[in-house]
Order: sequence, then C-alpha cells, then structure tokens
Amino acid sequence: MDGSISEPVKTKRSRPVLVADEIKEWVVKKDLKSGDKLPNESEMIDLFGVSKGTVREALRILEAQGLISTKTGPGGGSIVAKVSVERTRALLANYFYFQDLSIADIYQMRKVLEPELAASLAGKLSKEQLSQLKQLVDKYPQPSKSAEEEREQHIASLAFHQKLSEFGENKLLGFIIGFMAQILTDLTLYKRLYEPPNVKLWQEGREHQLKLLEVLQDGNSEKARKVMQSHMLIAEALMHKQEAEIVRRFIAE
Amino acid sequence: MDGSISEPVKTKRSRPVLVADEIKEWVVKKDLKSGDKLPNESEMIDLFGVSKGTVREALRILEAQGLISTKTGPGGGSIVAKVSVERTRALLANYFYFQDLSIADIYQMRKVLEPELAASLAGKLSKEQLSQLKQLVDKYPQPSKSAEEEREQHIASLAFHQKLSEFGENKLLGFIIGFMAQILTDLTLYKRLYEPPNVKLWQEGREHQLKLLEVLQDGNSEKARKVMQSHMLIAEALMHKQEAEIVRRFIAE
DNA sequence: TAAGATTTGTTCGTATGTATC
DNA sequence: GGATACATACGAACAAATCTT
Repeated sequence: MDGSISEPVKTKRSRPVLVADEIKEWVVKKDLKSGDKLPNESEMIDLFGVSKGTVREALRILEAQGLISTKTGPGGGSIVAKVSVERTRALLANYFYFQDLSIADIYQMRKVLEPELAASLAGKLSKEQLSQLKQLVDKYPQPSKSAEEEREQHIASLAFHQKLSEFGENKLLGFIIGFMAQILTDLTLYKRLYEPPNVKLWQEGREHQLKLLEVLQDGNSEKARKVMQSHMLIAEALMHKQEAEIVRRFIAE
Repeated sequence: MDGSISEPVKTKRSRPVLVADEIKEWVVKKDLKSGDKLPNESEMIDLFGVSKGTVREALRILEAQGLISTKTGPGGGSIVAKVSVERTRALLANYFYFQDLSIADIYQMRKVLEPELAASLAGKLSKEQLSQLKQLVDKYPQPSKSAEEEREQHIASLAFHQKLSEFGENKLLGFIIGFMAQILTDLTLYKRLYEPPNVKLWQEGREHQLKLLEVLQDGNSEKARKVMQSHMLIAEALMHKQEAEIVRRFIAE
C-alpha cells in the first residue's frame, strides 16, 4: 500500500512506521480487499522480526488512517477496512484547522460545484431517491417561528445537499460537496442565534428545492443547473449573516 | 482537539484511542499552536494513568494523522505539528483507493474549478509569482519529439497548475486543485507510453498557458476564466488518450 | 450458563539509541 | 568525551474481550 501520491522521503522513519509500510505493501502484494484478514499479532512479530509493542504501534497507525480495523477474541485480529467517508472528512478537516477558511471560500466552491452536480443528476434519479429528497424538503414545510427552528430547518436543508451528493457517479465531486455540507452543518449547530428568522429568504430557498426536484425528475439538465445556481445565492445570503469563525475546532479521528 | 466534524459515536474505543482523544482535548484546551511542546512520555503516563506502551500507541495515532511530530534526545518529545498538505493528500487518496475515480470524473471538476481559480487570481499575482509560472511554461518551449519527452512536458504543465493553486486565497479550492494535479501527475509518471506526441494539441496547450499569464497580469478576470476553460478542454483531450486506471495504488502515511 | 480457547489489550522492567550540553 | 534527558524497543506476564462447545 504505497506509491501513487508521492510523499517527500522521510530521513529517519521509526520502526513502527516502517512496519506499517511493510504491512501496506503486504496487503497490496497479496491484493487483499476490504474485509480480508491480516496476520495476527504473533505472526507479524515473526514475520517482521520486531516486538509486540512495535507491531501494535504499527497497527494503531494503520487504524488511525482508517485502513484496518481490529477485533479481539477467536476469529478476531485485524482486517483490511474501507476507509470511511466520515473518517476521511475528519482527516481533511484537521488540515483546515491550520488554514483560514471563510464562509466565502466555501461558497465560492459551492456555487460552481453544486450546479454541476445538479446538472449531472438530471433524469438519473430513481423514484426512491427522489422521494428521499422530498422527505427532507417536507420536514419543515412552514416558515420557522423562532431562531432555534430556523437552525433546524437550515440543517435539514444541508442534509438535502448531503443526500444529493451521495447520488452522483462522480465520487470526488460527491465527497467535496458532502464535506462542505458537513462543515456548514457543524457551523450551524454551534452558531449563536441572534438574527430573527428571515421568512422571505427561507421561502425562496424551499421553493428552489421543490423546483429542483421537479426538473431533476424531468431530466432537464440545464434547468437543474440554473435552479441550483439561484439556490446557492440564497443559501449564501442566509449563511453570510453569520460571518462566523470556521473550522476552528480540532477533529476526532 | 475534537468536535467540529461529528463522527459517529464508537462503542468500544480502545485505550490508546481514548488517550489520543484526551491529548487532542488537552491541546485545544491549552490552545497550543503548531510547534508547542506536549508533555513527555513519563508525564503523560502520570497525567492519564496509563502505561508507557499505551501512551506510545496514542502518540503513533496522532503522528499518523499528522497532528504531532516526535523527536528523541534532550529537549525532544512531541510537538504539535501543522498537518501538511502532502500528508493530507495521501490520506484523501487512501479514501479513493476504495472508490472508482475516472479521468472523466477529475476533469468534470477541473473544468469548473480551474477557471474559477484563474478568474479569482487575475490581477492579484506578484511579479515574482508570474515569473515562477513563466519558468514552468518555458521549461519545454519546443514540441516534444518523443513520447518520453511528452511525458515530461505534461508533468511540467501539471506543475504549472499546482503552482497556480498555491497562489489563491481560497485554501479549499487550492487544495482540491492541487490534489487533482497530484493524481494526474502520478498517473502520468506511471503511464505506459504508446501514443506518438500530438504536436497540435501540445502547441495549443502551451499557447493557452502563455495567454493565461498575459491576462492574469492584465487583471482581466473574465478573460482568464475563458482562457482556462479552453485550456481544460485541451488538457482533457490529451489525458483521455490514456483512459487509464486511476488511483489504484495504496498510499504511504 | 459456564468453561475453555483464542486473540487482542495493557502493564512493567530493562536495555538501547540519540541528541544536547 | 561524559553526563543528562529523552524517545525507542524488547520480552514476559497478566487482563479483557469474544467465540465455541
């Protein structure tokens, strides 16, 4: 398991890191797939000629990166794991803990990516998928009365985009859009509420989502793009009210 | 160090993972910045009431995520580290090891993101930055004679985009573009060469980059967007010749 | 339910390596 | 070079989880 993305050569890699690399190589060489078993601890001790502690540190490294998971007991041991989207998001968010990311930055991307996703999904969604989206829109059919209620509606709206991002064929596009929706959701969860609900903006947002579902079903790709573009402008306006600090929290593994 | 991105609650987190979480919390609570020292091993043993082995596994977890780095010797120990862009790319690439990513997927994104970046950079680049870019364009002023030479030119061209992505204000946009450039570079490095150089496409590509530098300097934002759009179409055509398998390698830590 | 087997989880003592003064 | 302060690594023992019978 190494190669593709070239990392700068480390001069003095510690033994656990080296063992972790060996395990990755071993997995790639044997072409193990998600779910396949790795040798157990004592076998690795023999295999790599290191102590138990070193093997365990190597396994923790791989686990932290989401590449393996480990179970105790008979039939236990470590298996190759698919890196989960949740962990990947967390890892990526850790990077941005040290960068300055603003709401404006996120919306600069959303404004081009979300319409692209919408366009590529037009006419491609199943009945089941469309109804899942409809449910999210219908969760809060009435304008919110309180700031607290508006928060919940905003989160539901982001869940709509999150869901949409899962339906596309392009996994990279889906991941990035989902990542941004996650950041905005967490931001909304923690934000202080001081603004009164903006009924007009909300109304427009909801109408956009309904309209979007319609054109997605019709299969009108360019219309879908347009509707999503307008929708993003509304969403940006709603979000900019809270020119909050962003991603200034550290992330769990 | 936890919070923002909400991960599903794990039922049975092992002690090293718990200790890693505690260390992260400790860092956030004390508001430690990149470079600040963490307690040393024996202090952590007292602090968290666990053994040396457990502390070490916890440290390897944090190290694997790029959050700390460790040095031996007097004055050594662990310090908070800025998560590097290289490691973050590698971590993200690990996720896509298990997904299917095609050249088409990457270009669907490049076609909207690269023009956006170009537009936002128009008129914002320093003389020094422009000359750095110019150097990369000038690296191979002549059409390539061999497939091998074309490979090198292609990589230089990707380095141009990589460099450009570092100059923007939007760190998320920059990261994603840099990530894609990295994938394409690695792909190009490993690709088998069977096509003869396409002089015409190359010529057009180079002219686009020169034109782009020009309009970036002039500060013509919309022109920059347009030029980059055309350039992406060329790049896509060059790349599609090699409908290669992509990101099918595992990544080092 | 209970016992036993299997595999990881955790601790401790000790020794070695490494960088600084 | 020697002393010091720190991480690195090993090995043996025991604890805990989980599966099987």
